[in-house]
Amino acid sequence: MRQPRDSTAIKRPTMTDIACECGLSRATVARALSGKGYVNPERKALIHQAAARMGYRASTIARALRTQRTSSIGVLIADITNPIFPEIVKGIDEVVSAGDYTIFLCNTDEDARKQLAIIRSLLDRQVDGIILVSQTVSDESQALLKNGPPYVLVNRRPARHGGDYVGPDNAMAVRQLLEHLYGLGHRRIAYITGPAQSSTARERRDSFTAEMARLGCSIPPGYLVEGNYQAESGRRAAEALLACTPRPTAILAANDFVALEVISFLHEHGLQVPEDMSVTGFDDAFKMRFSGRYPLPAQGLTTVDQPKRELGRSAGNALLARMARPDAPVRTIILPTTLNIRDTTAPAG
Amino acid sequence: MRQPRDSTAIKRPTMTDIACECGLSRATVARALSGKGYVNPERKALIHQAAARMGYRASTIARALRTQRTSSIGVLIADITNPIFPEIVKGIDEVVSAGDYTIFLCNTDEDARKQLAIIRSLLDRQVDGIILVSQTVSDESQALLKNGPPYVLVNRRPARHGGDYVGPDNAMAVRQLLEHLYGLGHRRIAYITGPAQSSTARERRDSFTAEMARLGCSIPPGYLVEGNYQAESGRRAAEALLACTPRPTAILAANDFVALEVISFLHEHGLQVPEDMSVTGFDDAFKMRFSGRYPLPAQGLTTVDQPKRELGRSAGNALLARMARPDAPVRTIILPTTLNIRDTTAPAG
DNA sequence: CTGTTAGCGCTTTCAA
DNA sequence: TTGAAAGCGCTAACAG
Repeated sequence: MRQPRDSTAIKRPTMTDIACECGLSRATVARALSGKGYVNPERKALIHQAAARMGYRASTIARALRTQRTSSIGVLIADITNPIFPEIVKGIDEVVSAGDYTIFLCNTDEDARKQLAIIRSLLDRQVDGIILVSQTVSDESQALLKNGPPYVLVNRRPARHGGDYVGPDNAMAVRQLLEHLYGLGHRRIAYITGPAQSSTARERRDSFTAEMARLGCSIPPGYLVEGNYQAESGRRAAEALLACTPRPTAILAANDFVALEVISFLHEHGLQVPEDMSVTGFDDAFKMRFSGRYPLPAQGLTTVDQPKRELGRSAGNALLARMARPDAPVRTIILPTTLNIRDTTAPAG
Repeated sequence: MRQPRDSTAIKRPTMTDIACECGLSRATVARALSGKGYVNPERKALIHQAAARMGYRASTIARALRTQRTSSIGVLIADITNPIFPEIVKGIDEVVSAGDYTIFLCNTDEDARKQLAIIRSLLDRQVDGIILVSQTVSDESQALLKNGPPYVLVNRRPARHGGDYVGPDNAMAVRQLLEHLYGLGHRRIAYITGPAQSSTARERRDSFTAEMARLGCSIPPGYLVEGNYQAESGRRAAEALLACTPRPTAILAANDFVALEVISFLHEHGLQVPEDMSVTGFDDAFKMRFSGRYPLPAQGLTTVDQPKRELGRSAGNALLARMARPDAPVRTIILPTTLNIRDTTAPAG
């Protein structure tokens, strides 16, 4: 039995306050409020009333210190400003906040140092789990993660990653795009890849060469150009591709940003899309809440849609599952993509 | 002087572990590590070495319990999926993470119950401050907030709000739009408002009527139609506006989503934009990383840009300032908007 | 300059 | 069925 120190300050009431109020011990209050352990029904009611009346709410901090569980998770994201990420985050949020977890959201800006600092800070805060969205996990980060709470990777994953992973079916995506173009008669198809350090980019690139081979199309030198997912890299790539002979009749861009910049470049150089060149994107980043077309009705980008929201939900669920049973078998979840044929692809001239 | 309980488990080392390792008291370790208080330089070095070697990191939780400060802030957002919000969040993140705060990001989905639950949970976690982005603050939420940590409002604010606020200059935005249209010869201008519960929407609406009066334009009945910021409301509003006689020659939409849906509707009904009707948006939601135009080069929406990133930064700074000096004078920060003239406005026919 | 002590608010044995 | 007591890991006042 303890006395609260001062009664004048208007601070959050603690268990001690309630205990005093009811003339009971803190232990009894704890039992009554948590519902576990025996406590006289009348007193229990009394305690609940007092708690409600005084507006008592348990301190998450104190509980966390005691139980070593914080009911919080960390989410690492490259850049919240890139429209595909908020969708994923939303999916994660939907499932984890239903499980009463709160999210620490952190931007890494594709910066390994920041990534490391953020993981440290998350561990210092003792998050119960971590989700890394499209992160290239550095060795240092990896090392930290190993001794930390469960984590799941979304989109990207290191070469031989043994843990939980959720990602889109990149091979399927590339196949959908290529079959569409092949069906339109395209044979000279170029590909602007993502950065080599992105596993997703590598997977797509490999799928591209494999699928082209399967379709019996050769890939002339210069048709594979490396970009970095930034719009600006599309401009350089497009320039290089226009210089190729023979010139490609279709260009697959690493993502929608790059695709749009390619289209801009082509326009500036007197080429019409899709008449003179077919161009496709990746992600369906701009769709947002619109169903069929892009913001402006004029023209829509042919692209392949990743199930972004679902990626987030799956990741959230995978993490919850892992936190519940740390030694359950590893899960790898690959979700199907869907092709959206719009206005930037046409039969090969 | 204390003994650590068990030494086999590979857990995070605590101060006690370091103290034992160095044969010193925890207090000394604490002083050495925190840098405050005197401690023998040699021992200090020793302690730092041990800490580094053992990979010691202070527990944020324990510190928070002791100091009652968590170095975390809560950010409430309506829907992270709406492209204007990530920009704001990014701005907040930039400044607060530089100040070593971590962000709890929470979606409220414009739902008052969720808003309340989230604020409760944030208070339970003892965040040091809260930023509410575009929230209609319910009375219950308001009451909670009053006894909580400092908070700042962004975009929306309740009728008579006495606290810190950061928002765009809505009057300026409307003026820019109207002067542009007026200059093009438009006189019959309609306005699709945002929902009445949004203070931002109300401010814009009031500015609209005021400005129209100033320009000497009357607002025929039916020219002011209430929407709710959702694309779909643009459809209904457009339908209503087409039925007006005389028909307006220009439509101001509450935001870009609504504007696009209006344009879609007009197209479907055989009207060309901007030839037959000028349409403007609000927010420049789609700009993202592109400078001049919308995703596709075909056509860009004439709209007024809110300084989203800057709104976030200002809010972050205002919160930091408030946390540092809780009784500094209240700050109201209004940031200028900029008009982006693109392809959906033209001289009145 | 260093150690002892108390305590943040909660959970959880262990006795009574 | 209840209370006493210990302790999560840290900070800070105080004594030495």
